[in-house]
Amino acid sequence: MAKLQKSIDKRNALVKATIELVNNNGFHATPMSKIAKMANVSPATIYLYFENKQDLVNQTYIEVKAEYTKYAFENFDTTLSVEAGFEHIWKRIADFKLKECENAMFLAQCDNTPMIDEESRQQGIKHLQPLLDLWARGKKEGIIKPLSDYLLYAYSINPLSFLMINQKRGTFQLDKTHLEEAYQSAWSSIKACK
Amino acid sequence: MAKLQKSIDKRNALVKATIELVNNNGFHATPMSKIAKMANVSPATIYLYFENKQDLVNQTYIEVKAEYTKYAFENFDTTLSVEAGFEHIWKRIADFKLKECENAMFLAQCDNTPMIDEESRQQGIKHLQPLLDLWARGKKEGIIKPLSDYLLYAYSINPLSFLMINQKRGTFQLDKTHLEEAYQSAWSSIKACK
DNA sequence: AAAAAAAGAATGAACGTTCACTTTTATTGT
DNA sequence: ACAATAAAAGTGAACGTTCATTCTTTTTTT
Repeated sequence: MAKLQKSIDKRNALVKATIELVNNNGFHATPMSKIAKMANVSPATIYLYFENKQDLVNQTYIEVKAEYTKYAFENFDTTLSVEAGFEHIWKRIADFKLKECENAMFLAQCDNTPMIDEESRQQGIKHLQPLLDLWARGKKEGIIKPLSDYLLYAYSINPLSFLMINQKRGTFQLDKTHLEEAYQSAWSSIKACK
Repeated sequence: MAKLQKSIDKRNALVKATIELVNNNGFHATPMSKIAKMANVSPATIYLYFENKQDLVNQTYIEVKAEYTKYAFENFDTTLSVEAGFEHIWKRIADFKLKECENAMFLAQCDNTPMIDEESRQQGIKHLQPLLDLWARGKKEGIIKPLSDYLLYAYSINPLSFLMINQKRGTFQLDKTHLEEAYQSAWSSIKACK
């Protein structure tokens, strides 16, 4: 029997509150007291689950990133063609960013600031391997431009973050049509020219 | 004669210190005292130039953004073809992000977090008009995909931010070759297909 | 000499964290 | 089965620190 006495619910509530508050106010403007209040918990209780504030956001980051990549690669079939495989992953990622908007926003903020320890950031990248493998195959088959993975990511995946941020700000509405257009742009930018 | 007694040098030093410290530690971890120290100024002096900390970063953001767009559109010739005009602007922007790395990093951080007042953010966007005009012309001529400006920006300009951040982190080296490749990807993603 | 600019020390508020204590849950002895 | 007891989880108030900002004094400029 698992010796997990501390309520997983409380932990989850703390992580959830952290995401929401950091999204809306940024790390520097979300005091532990507010996180505790939103999670219906005493400030002191946070320290039963996390070492300190930094540890709280680090762990939150790693967890959300894991969810993200798990979602991205679910049902991914390595026997698919490179193009079909990429479309599948891309659309899963887009899906995640739309459905789990709060989580995705949190990741975007973490990835663009010195909020997170470098170590935790490294940890978060690890699970992206299936996509890198697909790209390697695509390059070998001459279907994908022979670019560094950073370039491929910058042009095919990362733009979604920009769109999502503007979606959240209300300056842009990412509907079905836009999504298909975005996918076409993403694919255009990385597919090899004939 | 201008009634500008307060030293412009001090103000500049404060802005510069703000950029450097916020880049390396984030807004929440850069106290006014450190900004003052780096600018060789008393903490109290900051308040002769800026209302408060928020005003300091807001003004810094607006100034840097203005520099950025000024640089981007310098020598821009509206009689150029859409493709040539876009290449010119794109390369000026890339140039800025490489040469004025600190400034560009600061903008990226501001644009991806709730660090800056919404009002100041709006202020910053205003000067991007020449690029939007060029795109409008490109769409009319059938040279550029008929996408929303947000999509065009997401796929052609914004990827540079991602690359720059990774450059700063040391995980990626953006040299001459990469730059040309990046430009090709940018153009591929927004040019209309024949 | 007056006024502006700058400095450093001072202040009060806010924050992360800890402490002393209570409540809840699990274990033991009968 | 059930008190009695021990251990774990949880709490609210308090602590020490840090920070943004202001106050008082000194320096510089006109």
